[in-house]
Amino acid sequence: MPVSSKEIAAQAGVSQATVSRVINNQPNVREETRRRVLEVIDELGYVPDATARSLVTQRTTKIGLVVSDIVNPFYPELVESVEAFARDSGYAVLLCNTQRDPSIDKVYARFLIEQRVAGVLFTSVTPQSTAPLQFSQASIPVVFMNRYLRDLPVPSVLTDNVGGAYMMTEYLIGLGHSRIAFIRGLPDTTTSQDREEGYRRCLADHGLALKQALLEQGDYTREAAYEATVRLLHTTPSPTAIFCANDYMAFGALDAASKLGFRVPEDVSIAGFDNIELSSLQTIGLTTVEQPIAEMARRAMEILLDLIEGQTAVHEPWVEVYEPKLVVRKTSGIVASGARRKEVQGK
Amino acid sequence: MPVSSKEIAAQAGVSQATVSRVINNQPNVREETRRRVLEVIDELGYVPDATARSLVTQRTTKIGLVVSDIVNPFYPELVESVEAFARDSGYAVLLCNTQRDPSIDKVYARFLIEQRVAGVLFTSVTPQSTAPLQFSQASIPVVFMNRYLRDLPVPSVLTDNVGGAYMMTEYLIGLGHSRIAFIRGLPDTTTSQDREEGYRRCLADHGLALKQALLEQGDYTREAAYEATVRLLHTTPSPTAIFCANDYMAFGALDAASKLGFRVPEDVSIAGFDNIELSSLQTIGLTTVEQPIAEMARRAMEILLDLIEGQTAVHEPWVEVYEPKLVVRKTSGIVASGARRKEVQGK
DNA sequence: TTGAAAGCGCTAACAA
DNA sequence: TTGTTAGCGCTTTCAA
Repeated sequence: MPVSSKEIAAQAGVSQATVSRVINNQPNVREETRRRVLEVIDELGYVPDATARSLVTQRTTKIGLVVSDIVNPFYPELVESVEAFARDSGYAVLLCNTQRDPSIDKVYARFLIEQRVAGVLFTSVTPQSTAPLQFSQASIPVVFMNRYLRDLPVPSVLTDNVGGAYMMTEYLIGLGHSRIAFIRGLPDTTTSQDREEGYRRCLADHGLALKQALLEQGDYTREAAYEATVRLLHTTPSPTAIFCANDYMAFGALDAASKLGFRVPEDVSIAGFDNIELSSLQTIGLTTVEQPIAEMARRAMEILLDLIEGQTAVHEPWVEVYEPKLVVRKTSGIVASGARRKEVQGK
Repeated sequence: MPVSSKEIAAQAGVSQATVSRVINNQPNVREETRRRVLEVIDELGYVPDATARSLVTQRTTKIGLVVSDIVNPFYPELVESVEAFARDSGYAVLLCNTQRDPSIDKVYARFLIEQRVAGVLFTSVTPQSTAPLQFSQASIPVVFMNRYLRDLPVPSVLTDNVGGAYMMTEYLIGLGHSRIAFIRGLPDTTTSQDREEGYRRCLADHGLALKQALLEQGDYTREAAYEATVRLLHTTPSPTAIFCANDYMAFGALDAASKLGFRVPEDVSIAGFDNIELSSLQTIGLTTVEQPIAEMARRAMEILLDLIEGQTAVHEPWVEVYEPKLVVRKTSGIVASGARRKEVQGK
């Protein structure tokens, strides 16, 4: 049972109000009194109860951070940045990992509202999610980052996903690829949709037909991309390049290519999106589209704190877009002139 | 401003106590009354305030999870497991990422105590940390996992780090290696110390001298291991095998070897510890020592919840040790008979 | 500069 | 089965 401010007051021979003034660094406390109170606080190891404080002030110093899959290395980078900013601003982070399951999403929304969090940062919102609505009903500020909801006026921090994917596709076409596959992320996510859009638009602009057989469904996980890549590399003619909607899936694609005996990039080029830290490993060397993850996370938190502290009632513009950047490494190359190894082996 | 139970009571024509009974699913409420109350709750979108509840019940449903570096892929795996278990048990997780900085540790300890968390799971405790003491003063249950503090009677969930490192070292010796380097993790961490101990003991048991030049200091990060590996590979004679205190550092070692033109495993074998998920990638294929991360995390949470819910006053035994397992992949091999490439190039 | 008193939203006796 | 009452630990008027 921890000591309370009442006991501190008694010990120091002052009122609770004075103790409160001292711990909140308010003026109008005699220096001698302040000293005595601090002494007793130190002696008894008193730590104020945030719970009780919140009840009266009607504000908390917790924010919710909702991510869809903490094991996908994209998220830890983002979490680190959010966390550091939150900590520096005096907020703690309640981490909510939905594991890509909308029902868990609902559980967490309820939980965060019960906790009366000061605000929520959604990094992986889906249209099925009712959470953003629940928060706005509870008048808890919400910011989206990474993904967003079309037509929902929630401040969002994004990358130009269409542009980034276009850039990558154009680069691959420039290398001579014409059979470029695309592995989607979770359907219904704007990141997947927008990146696919960039891919499609670029193919069209270059007079290349979109082949349904080269469009595979993934879910942002390595495993799904592994399976999708196996399917793709078994089609005839198989793609000479595979563009994955995120880096983590590209890792799975690399794995599959390697398992099936395809050399990268000689037999097949593989590209991702995000430029997570591990993509730069020499042994991986993934060609990808970079988004400034840490910077975007920081900015999203900044907006959220503005909203919380009432600097801004309505944040205009709703959407802040960061520019993606093409990062070429060793998983991409020109189309080989000869037949692919697989075909050579097969016949 | 959210609605309160008082308003629900007024609307439903009952007392606040009855509303409380309904939301806590207590018996002794007439079915008809319960229905009416639930109706009003639904209508007004009432969500109880956990802050107020905690104040009177004197217990919260938040636990603190302290990790040292969320970007190290070891931690997300652990976090996922802890989180899932916590959620299923009705607890939310306050994530505290100390970024390997003891001063941040202190900030978080204070914060978690203010929040009156129900318990704390430390995954990366260091002897400098005063946090565990602070929590025990505040009578908040604490469990260690991964690392522990010697002679501090705190329940700890660990791998047999000495044994695991011994196993790996013996395996490398069996391949014919005699110049085996070891890259330490952060000094003062039991994981680093115990793994080094296993390495030393095995060398001694096999009559191999410990060479100081082959002992490098790391800090569990890729970057530090990269630098350490560069130094190691520049010594003469350079090691034929490098054993890193964790997988994440092994990634850095692989990078350095590759940059310096050393082939793995022909010129130098590289091994890690943890068997994080990414180590199994075909392009990495790291030889390592596996610890059952998710299982250990689950167990640690289980112990913590036992402690919180008072099932167990004192948890005996203090330490639960899991068995590590040798995982051989492609970064390790027999010592090449000829000179290493580097030497060939050099002369 | 300080203290007394009220009250944040809830739960838990106890009484009815 | 339900309501009344007190109080969790703090902050915040208001008065002294």
